Amino acid sequence: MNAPTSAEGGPIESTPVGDVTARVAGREIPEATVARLPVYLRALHAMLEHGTVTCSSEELAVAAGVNSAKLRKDLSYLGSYGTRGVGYDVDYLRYQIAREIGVTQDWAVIIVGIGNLGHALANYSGFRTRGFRVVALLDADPALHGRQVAGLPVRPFDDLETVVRDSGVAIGVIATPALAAQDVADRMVAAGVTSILNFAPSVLSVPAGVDVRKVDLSIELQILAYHEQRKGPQPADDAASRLAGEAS
Amino acid sequence: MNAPTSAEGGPIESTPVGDVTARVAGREIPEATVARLPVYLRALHAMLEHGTVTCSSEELAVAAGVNSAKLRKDLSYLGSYGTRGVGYDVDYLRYQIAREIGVTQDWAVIIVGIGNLGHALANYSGFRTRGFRVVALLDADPALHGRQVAGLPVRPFDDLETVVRDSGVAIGVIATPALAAQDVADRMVAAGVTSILNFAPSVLSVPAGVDVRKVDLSIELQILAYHEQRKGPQPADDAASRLAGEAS
DNA sequence: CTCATTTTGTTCTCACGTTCACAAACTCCT
DNA sequence: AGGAGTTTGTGAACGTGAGAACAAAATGAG
Repeated sequence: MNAPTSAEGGPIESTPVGDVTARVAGREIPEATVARLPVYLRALHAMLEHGTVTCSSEELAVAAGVNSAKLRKDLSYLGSYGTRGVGYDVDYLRYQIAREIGVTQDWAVIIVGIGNLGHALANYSGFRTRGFRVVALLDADPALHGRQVAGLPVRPFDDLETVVRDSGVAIGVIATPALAAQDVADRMVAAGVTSILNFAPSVLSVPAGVDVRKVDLSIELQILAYHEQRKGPQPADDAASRLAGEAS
Repeated sequence: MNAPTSAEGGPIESTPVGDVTARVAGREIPEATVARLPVYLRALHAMLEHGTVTCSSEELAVAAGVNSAKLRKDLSYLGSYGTRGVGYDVDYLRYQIAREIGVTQDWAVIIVGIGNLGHALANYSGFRTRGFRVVALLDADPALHGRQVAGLPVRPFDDLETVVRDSGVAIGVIATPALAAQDVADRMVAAGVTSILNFAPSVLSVPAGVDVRKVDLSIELQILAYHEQRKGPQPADDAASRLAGEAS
C-alpha cells in the first residue's frame, strides 16, 4: 500500500538505464566493468602512495586480483589511456577512472538508522577518502537525537526532506531494521534521493530511475556455507571431524 | 612475501572448484543461483511467519524481487519440490533450500578486528537466526582484550589457532584495517579456516580451496555514483544545479 | 634508418546467465 | 469421468561476460 509503483526491484542488478544508450552511443560501460573500476582505482591509489609512476596492465591486474586481459578490456571502454610498449601512467589513469566513476568531486551521503551498523558506517573512513561525504545521520528514535556520532549530530528522521533539499543529497544509505527499510526508501525517493545503498535484509521496491544496491551480510555467509558444505561434510560443531581431511 | 601461493584471488568470483564436477555430476548449482537461494530462503521465512502455507513461483518471485521464470529455473537445480497447478509448500521448500545451502545446522564463525564494524557484526542478529554462531571475537589490540562485546569477550588474536581447533571454525570474518587483512587471512588459512568473508578494502590472495568473498562499502557507493552521474550531471555539492537537468 | 622487443587495444570464440515459451502434470468443476 | 484452468519444470533463443590470441604502436639498440 505504501510502496511506490514499479516492479523491477533490482537487488544487485542495475536499473534498466533505457535512453542513456541513445544519448552517448558507444560510451556504454558494461555493468561488470563498472563494478571493477573502483577496485582498479584503489590499486592505483596504493601504487601512488608507494611512489609508483608507471605500471603495466599485468602489474595492475595482479594488484586488483584480476586477469590482465580482462583489465585491458575494461580500461578500453574508457578510452586509450595507456602507451603501447610502456604501460599506464598511474596518476593519469587514476584520474581518468575517478572521472568516469564520478568521484572527482564529493558526493553527499546520508545515513538512516544509527544503530550498531549505522554507527560503524558513519565512522568508516573509506567514505571520506573515496569521494563521499556523510552530511547527515538520521534516526527515528528520539533517544538518539542530538547525540554526536563521528562528529555529526543524529537528527530526527523527519529532517530527511530538509536535508536532501539543502545538501542536494542523491545517495542514501539504509541501515535500519528490515521492517523499516521500505518506508525509509519510500520517503527517500519522495524526497529526491535517486540512489540507495541498502544494508537492511529486505527487498526494496522503488520506481524506475532509482538505483538500489544491496549489501547483505548473512547472504554472504550463506554463500560461503554452501561452498564450505561441498568441500567436505564438516558440521562445524564437532571439532574433530576437521582433521579427517589432511592428517591421518 | 607473506602471502601463500596461488593467484586467483577471486574477489567476488568463487574458487575454481575443480574436481567437484567429477564427484557428483549433474548436481552442480550455478553460482548465480547459489547467490539467490538465500534470498528465497529469507522470503520463505517471512511467509512462514505470516502464516502462508503454500505459494506460487510468481508470489515467491515478487517477494524475492526476481523474475518468476528465473526463480523456477533456480529451484529446478535443487530438484522438483513443487506441485504443478498448485505451487510450493512453503515450509517444505524452505527446508530443502536450507539443506542445500547447508544452514540446517549452525556454522561456527569467528570475527577478527573488533573496531566499529566488528562491533556491529558481532551484534548483528541476522547471523544467529540464519544458521551462524559467532564463537569468538579476536583483536590484536591488548586494550580490547577481555571486554565484552555482544556477550562475548574479546580475545587476543594469537588465540586464533586454539579457537579454530577447539570450535571447528571453518568461516572467518575479517573486519580489520586493510593493512592487516592479508596477514590475518594467512593466519586463518594456516589455522584451517577455508572460507573468509572480507570487509577490509584489500585484495586477499589465498591458496586454492579457500573461498573468499568480499564486501566493500565504498565500492558499492562508487558504483552508485557512476550511475548517478549518468542520470544527470548533478555534482551534489552545489544544491541548485540539481534543477538544471530538467528545465530550460 | 631498420629491426627486435615490449605492451596495449581489439577481435574472436566460448561459456554462462537470463528470458521466453510451452509441454507435462495437477486441481477443480460439471 | 472428462475437460477447463493453473502452475511447474525445462528446452531453446538470446544477450552478456571471460579469456585467448593477435595486430598495432611505441621504445631502444645497432
